[in-house]
Amino acid sequence: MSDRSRPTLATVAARAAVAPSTASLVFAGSDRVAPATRDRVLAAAADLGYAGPDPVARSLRSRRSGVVGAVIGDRLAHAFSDPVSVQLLDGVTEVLSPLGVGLLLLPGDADRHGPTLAQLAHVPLDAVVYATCGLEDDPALVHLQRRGVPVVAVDGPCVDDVVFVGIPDRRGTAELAGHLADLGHRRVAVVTLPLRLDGTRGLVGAARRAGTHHRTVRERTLGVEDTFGPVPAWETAANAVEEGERAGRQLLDVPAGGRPTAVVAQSDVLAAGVLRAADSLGLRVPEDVSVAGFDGAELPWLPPVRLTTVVQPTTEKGRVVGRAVTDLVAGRRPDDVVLDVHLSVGTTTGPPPPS
Amino acid sequence: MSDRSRPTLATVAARAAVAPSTASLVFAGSDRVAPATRDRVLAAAADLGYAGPDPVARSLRSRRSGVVGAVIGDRLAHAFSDPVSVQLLDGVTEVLSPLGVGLLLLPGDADRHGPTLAQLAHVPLDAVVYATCGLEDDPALVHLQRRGVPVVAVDGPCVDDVVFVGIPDRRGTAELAGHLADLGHRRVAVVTLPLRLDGTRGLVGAARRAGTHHRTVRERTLGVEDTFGPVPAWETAANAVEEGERAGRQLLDVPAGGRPTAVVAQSDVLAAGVLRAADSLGLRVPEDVSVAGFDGAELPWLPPVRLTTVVQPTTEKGRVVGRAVTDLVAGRRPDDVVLDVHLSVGTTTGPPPPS
DNA sequence: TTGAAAGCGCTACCAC
DNA sequence: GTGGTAGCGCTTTCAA
Repeated sequence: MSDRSRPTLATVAARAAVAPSTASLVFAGSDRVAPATRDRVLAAAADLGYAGPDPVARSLRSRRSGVVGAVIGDRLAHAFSDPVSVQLLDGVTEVLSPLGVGLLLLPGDADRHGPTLAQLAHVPLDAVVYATCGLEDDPALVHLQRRGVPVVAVDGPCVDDVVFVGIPDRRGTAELAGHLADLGHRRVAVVTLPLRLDGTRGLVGAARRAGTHHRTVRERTLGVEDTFGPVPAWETAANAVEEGERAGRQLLDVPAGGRPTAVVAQSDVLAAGVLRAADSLGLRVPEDVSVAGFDGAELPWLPPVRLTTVVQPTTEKGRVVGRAVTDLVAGRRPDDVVLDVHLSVGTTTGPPPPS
Repeated sequence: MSDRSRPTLATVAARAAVAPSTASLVFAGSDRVAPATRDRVLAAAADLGYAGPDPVARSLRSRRSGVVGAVIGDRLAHAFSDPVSVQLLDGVTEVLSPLGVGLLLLPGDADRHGPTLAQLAHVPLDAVVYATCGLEDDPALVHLQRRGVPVVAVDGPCVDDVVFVGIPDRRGTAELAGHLADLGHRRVAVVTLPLRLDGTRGLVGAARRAGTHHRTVRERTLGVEDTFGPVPAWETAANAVEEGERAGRQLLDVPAGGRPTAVVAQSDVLAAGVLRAADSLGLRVPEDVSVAGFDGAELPWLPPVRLTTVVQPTTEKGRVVGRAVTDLVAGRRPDDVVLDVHLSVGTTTGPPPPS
């Protein structure tokens, strides 16, 4: 196969006997080109096997690369075991793909949570979405702002010049807490998402709590405390079923007198783990203990149980993010958006056991 | 904030009183620059808030964008509900991220399976990975080859000038079939992955079978038939738990005499669905029916059951793909790779029930 | 409706 | 070690 250098717009233009600028108009889909000329150019392109203008060269002029970064604060295998992250990105791509804009994954790794500068610096980016894990002191964020790359943050971090898209975490959790209180619960425990990404697990003390990196965790804890006052919070090292199970076992494997009558997990995935823990300890849900989650994730392997949870419109959130990105790239500055949530009562919460 | 146009290399060079080429060397990390000069340039950059060379401009010269596309033959929410896809990409990013190369998601949508040309044409790509769903007649593939973008295909499609990374699907399944035969099974049914992405479900007839798009499905079916001869195959519309459950119910909800004594699902996710179906029909596994899968996916919600399955090194496969991409981008042409698989006997297979 | 020319910001090459 | 210079392939005025 002859590996001659690929044809360029200039080659095509020459062959069609038009100026490069005219050929450019043809590929831009301009309607101010005579149909005959257009066909001639297209024919020349076909002859030469020209696949259209080089995206890189085009980007250099147009100042737009068609690439939007998605910061994933962990290894993919971790982050995407959470259906919520996936649904979010699904919503984002649903909006951006038809516009010819692609999502570039910027995962962290086991140690560094968030992309390294090496990952960011060499890649063309029209905008960046902090999809999970918005840290408020991320060095990558500084780099992006300096480069003038607009940023959308999902559920945080809340920083100047970053568009925020989120939900009323606190109000949602408060609603859930109210439901539990109405049922008669008084002894409630919380299983939290990671307060910061350092692999810590266990009961959250005041010092640890003060160092909470994630807005989401903070708000979802406060929502419970708005009703119940200070409650024990057990931190997990990751948003994963195993972690929830581990936490659940710690909280539930105690004599009935000291055991919480309800466990509020800060995600459905964690709640699924707590359900497993209850099961393995021989505790019935909700007769012996109530369990609730957050997200309204579709976990196809969870039925026949229906988890009581706070439903957030995750895919729609992704679409909103997609639209915000579109605006940003077009030079508009979109408003922050706070979407709504609602309580969904399932089969995993009920009155506390008689004491 | 003064929104003056951002500084360029030229600006920085001027301020440091060096030539642009010298400044360029500094940012390239060259060691043939006098330390003093280097510091001067860096200082100038810091003063001006220069975030480093523009990736797009750099790409135009270096003919490298740092972006590798990942073709996902479905919506993200679908494709990534399969942990195998995620693990694969995880392996890919593990290799590429440290090199400053990012993965760009190129999902399809409900109708079009695979990215549209609009998605491909505007985005800079150093290479593309067909991560799932390699169709052999994909128009996008033609576009890429014309553009000179090298392609790596995972488990297919097998096409000229495309590097193939896969596993011995047929041999792996044959080994599994052998295990079942040894246990005494004679009546076996297969639950297949989609033969093509058109939403079809049900028993696979000869015509349908002839139109199989996916190498994987073909091979994994043949592997079973190598031992058992023609067996009933039930096609699912997607690789999802619900689909497996649906298929399982169809195959198992018959009188014991006509019921298969073993069901081989072509993925662990499907097998999990079959297990659910058996459970809901009151069938014990493996006493009443044996169930096996494929992949060796870690499904954290599956225990305490351990699925009998064919384990493939998914993350390693991703790493191999990452290395192949690295080679390709560097102008080398890597060899095709076929990784190994092995049978893992769990608790879901046993002797058939006495007839 | 088409063409000419000027860069986008950078790096590769060659000279010093 | 450093500087000059010529493009990478395209789009975008502006003029014809």
